[in-house]
Amino acid sequence: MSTIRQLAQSLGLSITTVSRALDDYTDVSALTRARVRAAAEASGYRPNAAARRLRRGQTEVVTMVLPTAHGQFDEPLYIELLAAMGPHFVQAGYDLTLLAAPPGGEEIKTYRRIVEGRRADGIIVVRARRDDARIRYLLTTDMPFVVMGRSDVAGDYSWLDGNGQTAFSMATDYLLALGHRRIVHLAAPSAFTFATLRRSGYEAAMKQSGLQPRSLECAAETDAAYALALQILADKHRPTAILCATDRMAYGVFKAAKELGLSVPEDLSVIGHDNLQMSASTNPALTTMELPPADTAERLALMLLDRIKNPKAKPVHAIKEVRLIERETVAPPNTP
Amino acid sequence: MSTIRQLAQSLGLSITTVSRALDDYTDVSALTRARVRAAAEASGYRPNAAARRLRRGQTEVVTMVLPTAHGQFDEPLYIELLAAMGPHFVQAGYDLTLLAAPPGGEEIKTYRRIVEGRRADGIIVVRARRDDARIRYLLTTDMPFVVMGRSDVAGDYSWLDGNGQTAFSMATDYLLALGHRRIVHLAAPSAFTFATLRRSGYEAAMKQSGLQPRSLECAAETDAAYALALQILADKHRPTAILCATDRMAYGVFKAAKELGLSVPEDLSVIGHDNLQMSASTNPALTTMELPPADTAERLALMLLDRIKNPKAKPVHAIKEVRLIERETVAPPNTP
DNA sequence: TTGAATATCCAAAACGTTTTGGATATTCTC
DNA sequence: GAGAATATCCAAAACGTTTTGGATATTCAA
Repeated sequence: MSTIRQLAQSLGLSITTVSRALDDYTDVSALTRARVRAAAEASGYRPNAAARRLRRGQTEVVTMVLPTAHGQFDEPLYIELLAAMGPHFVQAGYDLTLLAAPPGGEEIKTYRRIVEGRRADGIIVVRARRDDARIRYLLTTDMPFVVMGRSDVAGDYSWLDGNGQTAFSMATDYLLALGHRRIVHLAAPSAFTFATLRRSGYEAAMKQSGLQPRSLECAAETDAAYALALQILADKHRPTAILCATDRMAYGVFKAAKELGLSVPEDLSVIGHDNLQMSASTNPALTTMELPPADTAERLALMLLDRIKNPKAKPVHAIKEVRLIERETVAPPNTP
Repeated sequence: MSTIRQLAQSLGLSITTVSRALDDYTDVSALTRARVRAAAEASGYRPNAAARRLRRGQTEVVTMVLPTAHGQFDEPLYIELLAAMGPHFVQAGYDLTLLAAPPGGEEIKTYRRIVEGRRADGIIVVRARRDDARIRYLLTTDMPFVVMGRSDVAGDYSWLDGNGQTAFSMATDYLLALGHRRIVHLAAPSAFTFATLRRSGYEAAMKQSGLQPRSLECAAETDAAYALALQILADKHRPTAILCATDRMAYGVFKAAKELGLSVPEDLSVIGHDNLQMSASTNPALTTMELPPADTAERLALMLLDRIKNPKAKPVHAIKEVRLIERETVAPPNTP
């Protein structure tokens, strides 16, 4: 509980000088700077964050808010992203904080709280929707933000996204080249932009080869995919390959296949997307796609830092290529 | 960008009255209270967080700091805990923020930053070590905190832990009852309290049955466990069951078994601990143990909130029983 | 009708910084 | 040696709240 006033008093200096010494102004002699530094270190002085924020008008905090469903963060992907971004922000002197959005449609309230209460200098919006209320709201404010993923919301803001469309085209081509014909796409809800893009990539590739695409939409989580896959795979005309919009959906397909006595990849090829940490350790190891995470995180962090520093600068958009990670869940089809 | 001053001016009231109206003092008439409320709502006014914190001397923030190794949070377990605690804190008016500790031994600096800069009202310490520098440090401050797990550090502080000792005794007995004799325990580094407790539970049960315990220590992560399991399982006298200190270690054992052509559970039984979300979807689904998460999170959140409100109250300690989740990775031994 | 109780409001202080706008002493330039 | 430049310091204002300690008007009790 030491304040700058006490520190100044103990040194026989004014608080102005102490403050400036600590902040490397040229204004204070090398000698006193050293004295101040030493005393601050010794007494464990650190500026009160609230006071500094109030005076400076900035919080040194950036926030990412994650939707929690049934008490869990349902997107490990974004947790991994968060962790990867962390170091870039601490290096720039920012705390990266994560906020759990209360369940229900209350998400926007959390955003208001941050913006109106000036609780952060910048926000990372994840899991963009085609019509995204959060983006619409943020555009009406002066809060800097970047979004991971694309949205149909009009207006100029910075975003970064993977090229899901060509990624899913290529993944489809990959399966086609192995001889698959009955390829089903398990799509995520079309409210999410990424879902639409991935789906259209798949469908374009199918049509290109003169095949009828078959996209089935379900919630982007393991259980929903499991239930749906159970139905699809029970059919005698079941697909020989399932292209899943996300890894978590692929896990559900695994479970369904196993329950029906089908083995992967002999009876069924599976491809996911995200390359969650877990996907390397599933049995069999999941063939999937990913945005190189280290690079993505750095890019996103830098984009936000730039928005904060130069709010007037033109927002930037980036589309990164997705890479295919070949593991063990793809093989040529068994039945001709 | 609306301040209380502007709001007061637009209403022809003093800022005192506006502040008190918003805070439900009996001091202000029902009529003006309503007027103030309406105007605040309409203009989107919300108290500036920094100013409020400065004046009130509290931050309305609680923090959990997670170690990041190679840009990832290496403990999904604590992420799940965090998510489960979230709602309890928002309900009490607190932001729950997560801080990534910079890699290296700099963890303690992150704690100093929080404490000395008054960046939080309370801290959740996870992954307790037997000799835990963070706990030792926090005890020298007046920062309220609770720890998840136990520590040998002397002093009185609140903690909550699972009963790892009896849990691992029981798991061992379970394997013994099925006929297993060559049971190996993959222990986490003994610097962690939980590792020691689980190990001693296992060893006690083995000795009780007149068997020689065999505990092998390795890093509590998939890759390390994989490498170690590869060695153990290559032996002709390989174990028929491996009891892992954590689920993530169990995943490594899966991988090693698969690589050696051993099938689980026919050739090898595996048990983990933590019941990570993923463990329900592995193939085969992992038999594991868990602390009921919803209950644990609530308990921990309440413990911290209580420390914050009544710093003078006596700290509390809780040991919760662990429950075994039987899934598909345990069977009687194949070789007699 | 008067003094006390109550209801309703407000001015000013305080929280701990950072920054503005000098003040003073020292050194330099000629 | 005088004026200008430079080096070093500081008092006071400001950031936007909440809270303290009244002030004023109204109602109540007798």
